[in-house]
Amino acid sequence: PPGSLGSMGVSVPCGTGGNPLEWTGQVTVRKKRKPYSKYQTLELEKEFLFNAYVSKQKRWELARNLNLTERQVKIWFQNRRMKNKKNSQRQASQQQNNNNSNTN
Amino acid sequence: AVMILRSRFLDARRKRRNFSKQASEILNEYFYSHLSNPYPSEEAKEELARKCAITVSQICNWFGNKRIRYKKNIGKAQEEANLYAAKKAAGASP
DNA sequence: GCATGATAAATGAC
DNA sequence: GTCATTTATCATGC
Repeated sequence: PPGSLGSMGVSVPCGTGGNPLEWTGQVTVRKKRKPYSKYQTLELEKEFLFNAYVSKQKRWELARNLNLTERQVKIWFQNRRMKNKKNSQRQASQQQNNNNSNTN
Repeated sequence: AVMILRSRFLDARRKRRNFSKQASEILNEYFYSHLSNPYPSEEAKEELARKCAITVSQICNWFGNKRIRYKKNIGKAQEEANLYAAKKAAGASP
């Protein structure tokens, strides 16, 4: 499903103007971050191995079995894909460094 | 047999190193000289990363941590802000 | 013992 | 959907 990705460009949330220290103001009331249990993370990781994109049906099942909301499951997969991408880029950079140091 | 105890290896938190004194100096100078909008552009991030000899991701981590921790210390001592403000003034008007 | 860098949930822009 | 963030938490340095 991730096929179409043209020129990216995402701006920051709350790009306020030049007012001094306006960025320090709280934008919204946000839910406190709550780390998931070992079991919850493990089950999510197992499903992520099969497919990085979870269907609505599977998302509903995971939410029910892990006592999470569907929104939490959705966001977990989004963050997990970003983590995957970041790790891939890190490995690619390291590979590049190895090649350069060998040829030089 | 998944994520086989990632708490042992493959976690950069395990091998965290403090940045060099020069890098911290560069980052703090930028932060306090852009205090009204401490959100460096992608280009600025890459230049900072080059000058500090660290990755762009580490630049993002540093500014993220710096912003939230600065916000939490507003109203408290915050002598670090005065330090870099004075340094900036000294360089601007000789 | 906190300071600090990196990661894990959660939000918002687009 | 991606992705730059905010925030709490983690793991380490000293």
